[in-house]
Amino acid sequence: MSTKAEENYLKAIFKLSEKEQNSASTNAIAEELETKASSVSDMLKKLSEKNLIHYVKYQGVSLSKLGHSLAVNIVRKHRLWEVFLVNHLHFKWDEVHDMAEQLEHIKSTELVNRLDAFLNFPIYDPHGDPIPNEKGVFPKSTAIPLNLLKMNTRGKVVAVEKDNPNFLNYLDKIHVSIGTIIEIIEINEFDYSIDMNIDGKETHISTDVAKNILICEL
Amino acid sequence: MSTKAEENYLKAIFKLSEKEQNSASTNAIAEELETKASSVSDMLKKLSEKNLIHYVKYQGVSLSKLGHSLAVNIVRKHRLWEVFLVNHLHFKWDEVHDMAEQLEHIKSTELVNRLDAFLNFPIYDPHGDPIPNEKGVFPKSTAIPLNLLKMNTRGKVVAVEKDNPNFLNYLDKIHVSIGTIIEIIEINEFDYSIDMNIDGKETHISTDVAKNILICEL
DNA sequence: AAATTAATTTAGATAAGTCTAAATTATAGT
DNA sequence: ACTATAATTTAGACTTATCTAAATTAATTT
Repeated sequence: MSTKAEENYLKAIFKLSEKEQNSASTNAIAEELETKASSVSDMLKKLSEKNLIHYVKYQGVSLSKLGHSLAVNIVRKHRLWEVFLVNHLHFKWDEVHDMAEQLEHIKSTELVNRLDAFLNFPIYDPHGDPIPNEKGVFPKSTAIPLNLLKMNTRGKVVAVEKDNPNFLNYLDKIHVSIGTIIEIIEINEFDYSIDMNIDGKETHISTDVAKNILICEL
Repeated sequence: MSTKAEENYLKAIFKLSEKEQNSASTNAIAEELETKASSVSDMLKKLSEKNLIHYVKYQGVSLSKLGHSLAVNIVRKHRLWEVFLVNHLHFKWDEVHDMAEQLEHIKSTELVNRLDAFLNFPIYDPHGDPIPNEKGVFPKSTAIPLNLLKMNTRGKVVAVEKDNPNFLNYLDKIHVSIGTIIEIIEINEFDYSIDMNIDGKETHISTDVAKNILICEL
């Protein structure tokens, strides 16, 4: 049985492994979990003894097959609970993170699978992040960041890559949500900021914001 | 903020205080929580320092106003989640206890209240136990144990007082569930066992079983 | 009321997870 | 290749919650 702390480490390593070259550094994990590097070292030793990670001192870590499947399962639970909170309890997408962080640690395979069925087997959570199925397989997605879309093309928002409340509020303000259709009018060469058409209204955003909005080209 | 362990102690003290003379003994708490009396002593000291209980060494404990309201809130969460699990995820009433034990510790007032609304403000859980409202008030109930019902009277099952899976399975077998109408045919004087009519079928049960079935007389 | 038994508490130990400060190893700059 | 810096690990301490064994207090019996 894995503890809450172990699960949070696995989740952090999973998240960091996606971005980096499939391995995570001690410091990066410490920052992700808002803890100290020394605590991370201790835990890495423990996870390694449990065969959940591949760990060689002084050289980052990667998830073992077992660790990976546990991490994917936590992600699955987190995202399914988020769907429940938003679709059935009517929370806003920027309010659900803390609750989902708690709910993801509830232990019961049957519960997760029944929740999945109750929600009609969703493949994206309210932030547009993909939800792995019971076997841990993520849905295929062809989404790209908004800043890579070319001029005069249209796309549909399928996900956002930050769940920071300020960011989500900003998106609400400019009427961007999952499903919104965006048309690129112009990409400004000097700062790569973007003029675009949202619901017939011309809107201007920075590249930094655009990078965090995932689009399926139409 | 209360920890999971503290919450479990408060819940145990609450449960025992209902039965006994509004206070619980160290040993009783230890048995309820399947732990050792010495551990209980330690925790009582801690809960007392936090003003959650009234505690005088060697003389049982009772909940303070604050402790009581926390305990009631845990009970509320436990029972609401049970309703969700049975009514929406289609678990059987004897399968939900362990999951509810975990879910009851999720911290978010808003979540509980929205869950309550989502479930249509139920006042009994799947075992027929009353669910306190947001203010901690329990619904009034005039239920009595089945063994106190007189001969030739009828009653409706509103609750059962054990959530032991074996017991619940037995009830399923004799077709007793919440809402079942029972008619007492005869009370056998030598062992106080009961002959009764359930759905037109004559059934015989022991007093020990009858004690754990709560009835509203009709 | 004294003695035995039962209940409760204290003392000291243990395990998980964290921390600070010090030591070690790796990396980068010259 | 050597040194300075950055990253990582170790050592030792702390907290929470638990345990066993011993000590203390309360309750019961005679």
